[in-house]
Formats: sequence, structure tokens, C-alpha cells
Amino acid sequence: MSETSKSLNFIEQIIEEDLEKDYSQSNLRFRFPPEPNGYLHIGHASSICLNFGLGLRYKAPVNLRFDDTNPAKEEQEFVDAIKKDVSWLGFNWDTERYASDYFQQLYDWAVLLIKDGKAYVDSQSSEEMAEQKGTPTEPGVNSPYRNRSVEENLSLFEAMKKGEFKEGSHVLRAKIDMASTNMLMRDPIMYRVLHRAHHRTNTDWCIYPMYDWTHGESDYIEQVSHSLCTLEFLPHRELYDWFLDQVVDPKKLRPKQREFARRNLSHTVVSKRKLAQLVEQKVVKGWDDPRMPTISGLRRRGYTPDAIRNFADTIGIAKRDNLIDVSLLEFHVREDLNKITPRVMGVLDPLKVVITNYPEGKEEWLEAENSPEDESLGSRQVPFSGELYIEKADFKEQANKKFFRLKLGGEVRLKNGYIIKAESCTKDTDGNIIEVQCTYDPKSKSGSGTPESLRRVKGTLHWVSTKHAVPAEIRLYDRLFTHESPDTQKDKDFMEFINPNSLEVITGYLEPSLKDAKAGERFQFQRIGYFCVDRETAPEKLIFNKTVGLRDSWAKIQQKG
RNA sequence: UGGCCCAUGGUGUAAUGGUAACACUCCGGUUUUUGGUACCGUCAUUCUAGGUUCGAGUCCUAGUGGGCCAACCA
Repeated sequence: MSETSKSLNFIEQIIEEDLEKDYSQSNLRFRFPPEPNGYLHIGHASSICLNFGLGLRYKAPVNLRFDDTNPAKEEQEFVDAIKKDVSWLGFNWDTERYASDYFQQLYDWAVLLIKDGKAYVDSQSSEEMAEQKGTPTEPGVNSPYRNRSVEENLSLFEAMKKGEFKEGSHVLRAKIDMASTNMLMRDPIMYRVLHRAHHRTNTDWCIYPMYDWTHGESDYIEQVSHSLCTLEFLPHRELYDWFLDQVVDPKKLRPKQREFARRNLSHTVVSKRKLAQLVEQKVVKGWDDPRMPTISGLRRRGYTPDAIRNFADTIGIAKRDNLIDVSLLEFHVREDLNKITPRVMGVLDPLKVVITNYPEGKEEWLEAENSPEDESLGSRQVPFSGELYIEKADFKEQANKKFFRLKLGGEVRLKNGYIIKAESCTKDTDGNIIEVQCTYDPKSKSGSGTPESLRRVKGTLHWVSTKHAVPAEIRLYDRLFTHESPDTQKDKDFMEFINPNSLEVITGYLEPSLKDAKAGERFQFQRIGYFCVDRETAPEKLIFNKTVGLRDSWAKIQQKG
């Protein structure tokens, strides 16, 4: 119902128009075509949501196709990681394909092009070819090998395939137009010699097809109706169509390439090459470092598939340059985590509180609601005693009325517990407050229904009983880059903008219910933020990642003074 | 001394020739045993100049600004 009121993006409009003209819905087919040379990032997530979203919308199959035409860069590890990420996002592909499945067909078609006088073997160096290519403002000149006979081309190409030549000695080129205003049409390379083992075809081949020769033909083989890619491929479209013209059977569906703007996220880089650099130079600990904008990094950070999909839906798809503020991504993860995470208490920067009128040695277990957003999450018991931790930032000797927290002579409620009053505090020799002495109102227990418990005090603090507290390693993350757009600054390398303080590791003190928390589990630490258990956690040493903080209006009040 | 793409609040998207809409951010407020959540409110002469039209964010022309194109990468 609500679907009908939602406006279409320009890709959907193109499809709707095609459906009105010469396509039926059963012709529709899409594909997500990553090269397995790295891990997927948030930009890919957008493309995944676009293609698979279209599949869902039109009940059309979507292939997962690995564009594996360059064995120098590709690895099985990346294939596995990509499959895991797409699945984790919640999408199911129709069939798993590889461009390498089509190497023989591509080769046969190339032979046809040669026989047709549309392709030739060039035996120059890449430098010589680059010189002849011209510039965007000057036409290129023809290769001296451009008019080799069909017979010579055929035998040379076969010799290339058989491994008789060294890398760089010969290439197969399409014979198009060295004067085209489109640089890509100036006799583009179709095949190069590469004596490399491929992660799937091993050493079966020593010539490998280039992207342009492979992609459109693969779409055609799979009968993909709409081949969607980013805007930097727009100049490739003319070549995509030219290659298709050489092989298409008019009775079969002819794929269309259409382009959309890649999504850029502020304060990070969205480029596999640059992300690989961060990994190689050990700026981060790996592709799934929680600071990385990779899908695996976001997953480890505690992001949910729903958060990422909602984000992708919200930012939409268009053709103009963009820089999406990370705050929008953070909004979506908070929105989802607020609904699904149980609330717990943990103190990250502890200050000891002693309740002087609490019976010596006594402890009691208080009932605590797991989520105000979801009653079905039930409740748990939290231990209370006469010695607790609260956050250092939650106590001041003196403060104005804007400070809703604990101050000398002031009262505050301990969440799920009692109202306490600060009576005095002690300091170390440097003047740092190391302990606060309080009294509590025994009749003010949360949920007891007494008049005292119904009293309204300004602030509510989270806390942990010192005796029961579980220490845990807490990893706090900040933006990886200090600049909102680190890789678009003229004369500056993006590496210059790396935030040196993007990771802070501290020890936090958690309520004991967290003792058995398992890797991947997510929680809201009340009044602080959302956290998830890292995969490196162990029973004797819990490790939590901070996903994102709660919105903090107190921080804003403080900033303003 | 070229070709192509793009231009709507701080950000991202919508309006399909007919009242500039939605979300985020920011700012202000209500509720609250999380300074969270929820809810309410403020924030735009649609890059500029011409033109077509009863009517232009939308169509046309020019300008301005931004982006892409010269890897045996994808």
C-alpha cells in the first residue's frame, strides 16, 4: 500500500519505461558484480541494496557475479568474504557466477572478431601504445600492427593462448577508431598475457580478458536486463554497446548499462584501493577493523543489517556528486539498536561511592527492566551494596542547577535502586576526588510504591556494585579521518588526515549479568551508548566495542558553557 | 584546448509543466526513574541570465560551478 506512494528513483523509472515498451517483467534480471580483490564497503552495500532491492521489487532474479579477470589481484579469501557480507545483509542471489566461467566463450568470440577484421594483435610496448593513444583533446594515431592479416592475427592470438609469449609482448586489441573523442574507443585492449595462476582456473589460461570485453558479454550470457554501475563507467557505455553489437543475437535480450553516482560517506574513504592501503600500512588491524567502513568492519562494530539497509534506502540513488554525513548512518544504527538491545549498566570511568548508612556486608538484588521499548525482553536482577561505582563525570562538589547529577548536599536516583544524597568526598594528594560518601533513603527503593520511592529527583545515574563488578576491555572508536572528505583535497594525500586517536582502549566495570556475554551480542549501556561483544572476547577477558554513543544533549549544553 | 555527466535548505533525496515535500543535522520546546526514546516547533527568493508557456525547480539557450575521460586495473 505505502509502496505505491513512494516515488521512484531514476533507475526504477527507466525500468518502468522499459516495461511499458519492449520488456516484460519476466525479462528482468540483475546482478551484483564485485571484483574479489578486497572486502566490500558501505558503498557496495548501497549497490547491493539497489540491485537486490530491484530484484525483490520486480520479483526478478539477481546473480552474484565475481568479476575475476585479473589473477594478479584476486583471491579466494575475498570471494568468501563477499559472499558472507551479501548474505549477512539479508539478500539471496539467484546463481553464483564468475566471469572466469566464460573465458572459453569469450575466447571463441574474440576469434570471431579477428576473422571479421574487428580485432588485431598489437606487438608494441605499453609505452608505445600510450603515446599513440593521444589525449582527450588530440586524436591518437594507428598502430603499425593495425592492419595485420587475419591469418597472422589468428596464429599470433593462438600462440598467446598457448603461452608462447612473455607478458607484455602482445595484446589483442579491438579495431575501432583511434580518433574517437571517447578515449575508450581508441582500439581498446581486449586481452593481455598474464602468466599467473587464477584462483579458479589455475593455470588453464595465460591470457586474460579485460574488463570492457568481459563485462557486457557476461551480462549478455546471463541475460541480465539492466547492468547498473557507478558513474565513472559512463564513458565505457559506448564500448559496452560496441562489444555487444559484435555478438548479440537479436532474438535474445540485449543488456543495458546504466550508471548512478557512487555514495560517499563523510570522514572516511570509500575505495577498495585506499582501504587496502590502510590495511597494508597497518593503520587499522584488518579489513574488519571496527573503524573501517567495510561491511565486515561495521558488522564487528555492532551495526545491524537493518540499519545498513535502512540507511541505503534513505540516501537513495541519483546521479549527482554527494557526501553523505556519517550522522545519518549513526541515526539509523541508533534507531535499530534502540528497538532491539537490552539495557544494562556499566561504568567506564569509575568513581567509588560509599553509602555510609547501608548495613555493613548487606547486599540485595534489585529488579531491572531490560528495555523500556520492548516489554517482551523481560527483566533481570542487579546486585546492590554499600559500595558502588558511578561515573566520574556524574559527581561534582559544587554545580549550578543545570547539573542534574550528584553534588554535595544534593540527591540523585540510582537507576533501579535508591535515592542517595552526597554528604562528603575525599581527595588524593593531587586534589583528585577519589571517593564520595553518601547516605541513602531506605524507603525510596524503585518500584516499591512507597511515597518516598515516588519522590521525583532531578537526576538518575547508572552504577555498578564494586564487589560484583565484572571488569572488561572496552574499545572506543572515533572517526578514522579528521577531514570530512579526506580523499578529495588537492595536493594532499588522504593519509595525511588520519585521526591518530581513532582507537582508545579502557577498562570498564560491568554489571555481572554480562559475565557470559557472547561474541556479537549487542547491548545498550544506559546513559552511554551501544556496545557489542567483539569476536576476540574470552570468558576470562570480555571485550566490548562501542558501536555508537547515545545522543548526548548534556555534552552540547556543556560546550555552550 | 576536446567530449560527456551533474546542479533543489547545513546533508541526502522527492516534487514526472500546476501549493517546493520527506529524513537527518542544527536550534528551541513538551514528556521521561537513561540529559536516551517519543512528540511538537524554527530553518529554501530551487547556481546565474535570458527564452518558451496562462503557468517553469521541471522544457530550450548561454554562462558559472563541480565531476569523469589518456592503467596490458575493475
